[in-house]
Amino acid sequence: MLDILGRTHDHLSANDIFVALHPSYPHLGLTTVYRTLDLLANLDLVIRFDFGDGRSRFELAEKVKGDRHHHHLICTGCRKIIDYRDFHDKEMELIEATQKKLARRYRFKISNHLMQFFGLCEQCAKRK
Amino acid sequence: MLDILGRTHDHLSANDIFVALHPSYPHLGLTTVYRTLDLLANLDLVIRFDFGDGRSRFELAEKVKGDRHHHHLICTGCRKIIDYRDFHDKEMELIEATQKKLARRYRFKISNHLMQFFGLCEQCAKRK
DNA sequence: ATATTAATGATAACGATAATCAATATCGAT
DNA sequence: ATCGATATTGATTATCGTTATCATTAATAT
Ligand SMILES: [Mn+2]
Ligand SMILES: [Mn+2]
Ligand SMILES: [Zn+2]
Ligand SMILES: [Zn+2]
Repeated sequence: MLDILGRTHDHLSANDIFVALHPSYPHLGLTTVYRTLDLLANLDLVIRFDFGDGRSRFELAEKVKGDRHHHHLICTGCRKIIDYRDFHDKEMELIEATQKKLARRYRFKISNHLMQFFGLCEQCAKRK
Repeated sequence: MLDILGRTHDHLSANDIFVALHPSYPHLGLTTVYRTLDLLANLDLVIRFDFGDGRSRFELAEKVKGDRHHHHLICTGCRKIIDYRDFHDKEMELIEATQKKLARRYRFKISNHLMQFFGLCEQCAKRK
């Protein structure tokens, strides 16, 4: 499962993973996929995302993948998702500053953040 | 419906709204609540949020409410949600700069963004 | 007033996820 | 290796938010 998630750049659903695993593990049940995904998410080895299409999407955690942090750009027309890593220089440090400030002000122990931009990709914008 | 959403600071689910409306509109159906919510969301009069509890949550759009823009701080322990408006000075301008940059680079027509921080509130952090 | 069209809501269907539980695998001690 | 205890698995069922259907009712136009 970590392997599957490690090889792709896609954002797979539980069922996607089930299907991807099926050839190699024909007896694996969907229940176990859900269970394991929960487990891995609690261990912060995978991240669960919601992009608004009614199912959870999973990504291997950046530290596991050895990947740089990224945020998401989501087309509300065709549901295409773009990972972007080329942050504005100040983006990361600002997020950290904000995080620190919020932690202090609201006495929150912040573990992660989510930042996504919604809009229309070029094709969807044209088509409209 | 806009009225209900305008009076509260909570993040109501479709059913919450249905229940809130029931005394005044006893014959109103849940279907119509869903339908109208969809409608209002498409008109950008209300915003649909997902805080990870399996149901959509709604807020009156800031421009309708005459409210300042805010982001969310979410306790993953007790699901408490804090609206925060006291941004780091540069937070908003950074988001706008990022938005502009992304729009250009990926030819996206960005309509809105979502930024949330997840963590544990003071009580939940203690209890753990 | 009457015909046409749009809005409503009760009900059923859907789909993702969670709960159940019997079957199977794993482990520890002998 | 053998036996019993414990943990893991997956087929099946249940749950629950949301959506689709469709007959009924309300608006609107002629
Ligand atoms: Mn991604
Ligand atoms: Mn809010
Ligand atoms: Zn698109
Ligand atoms: Zn809490």
